[in-house]
Amino acid sequence: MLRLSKLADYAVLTLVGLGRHDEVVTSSALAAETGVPEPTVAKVLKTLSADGLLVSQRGARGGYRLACKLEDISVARVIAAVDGPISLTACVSGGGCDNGADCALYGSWDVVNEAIRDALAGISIAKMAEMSMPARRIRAELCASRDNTLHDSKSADQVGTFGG
Amino acid sequence: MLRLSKLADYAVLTLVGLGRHDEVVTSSALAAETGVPEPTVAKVLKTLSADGLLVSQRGARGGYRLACKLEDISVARVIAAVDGPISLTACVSGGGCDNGADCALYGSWDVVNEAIRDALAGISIAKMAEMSMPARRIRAELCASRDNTLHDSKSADQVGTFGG
DNA sequence: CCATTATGGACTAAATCAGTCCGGTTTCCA
DNA sequence: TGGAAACCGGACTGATTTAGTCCATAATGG
Repeated sequence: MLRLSKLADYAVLTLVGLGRHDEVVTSSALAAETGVPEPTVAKVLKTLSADGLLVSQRGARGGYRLACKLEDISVARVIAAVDGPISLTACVSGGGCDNGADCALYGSWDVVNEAIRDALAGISIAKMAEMSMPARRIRAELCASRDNTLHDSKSADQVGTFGG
Repeated sequence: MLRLSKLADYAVLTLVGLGRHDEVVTSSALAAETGVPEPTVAKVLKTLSADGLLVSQRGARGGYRLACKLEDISVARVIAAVDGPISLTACVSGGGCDNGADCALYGSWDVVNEAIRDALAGISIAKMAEMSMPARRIRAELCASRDNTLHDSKSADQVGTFGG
């Protein structure tokens, strides 16, 4: 639970992908790079663009590019863009509470929501990318050093190099 | 998104309800108190009990009571109990990533997950209850007399009345 | 013009969740 | 000792949400 939508996952992936280019990139190119199906990438790109995270260029030779640096984009921002406001439950002060008049927790989730928003606002996409690549490398080296303790071919596939 | 399940909401509600009793309370009594349908409350109670948050007493005159004080129960704990591990996406280091070998974010969500877990671990159910009741009171009084300064002391602890 | 590319919306299938129900077991009490 | 009260565990169903796709349209460059 507290499960993130896949779209948000794709969004981060896409943003990182875009971060590797200086010029505009088409959605199909991005799809090829990330391995995510084209229509899905297109959808994510549209959403991100609508939110202002990307700048789009229509027409031939068009595409997308980042509106700002990855360091300046927080996870909170991305999640909010693709999945709407970060709010843990329907029972918040602003809206109506399904539990009705008996609800003893009116507004109490606000504290929680704020805490989460703070946590997410403090992590940039750049940071995420930074935390992931070395992790993969380290893991790959661990596997190498332990030599043949690796039996799972799928795992072997997973640590395969990806372009960078 | 990042939407909490209703079960978790009910769980907190139920825990706070239980916190008002010293002796064991039956699920039907709790249902009556909270206004949540009986089967649903029963389900939540069962889950919470299985997780060790509650102590159950079977048989006639049985019921549930808190296993520990509300101050010692974090939201993280409750959410994990009813909704499983707090993990933002399937793309975590431990499990398999759906994005496959192309995933450039292997393990990067772990940072995010940890941040969220930290945030949630720092908020107790007692705190939530505390933050909610005064809010309701203040709101009620604001409606009554808007220009009143009301630095009302926190009498949240002894708020026994609970109807709206 | 025409090929290319984003845009916006609608749509279907799949997954998940909320809520309910039932048969079983344990315990109390008369 | 028997019956009622209450928890236990799991299965089931309908509703909601999400994932993923597709199409018609508008804009741009050559």
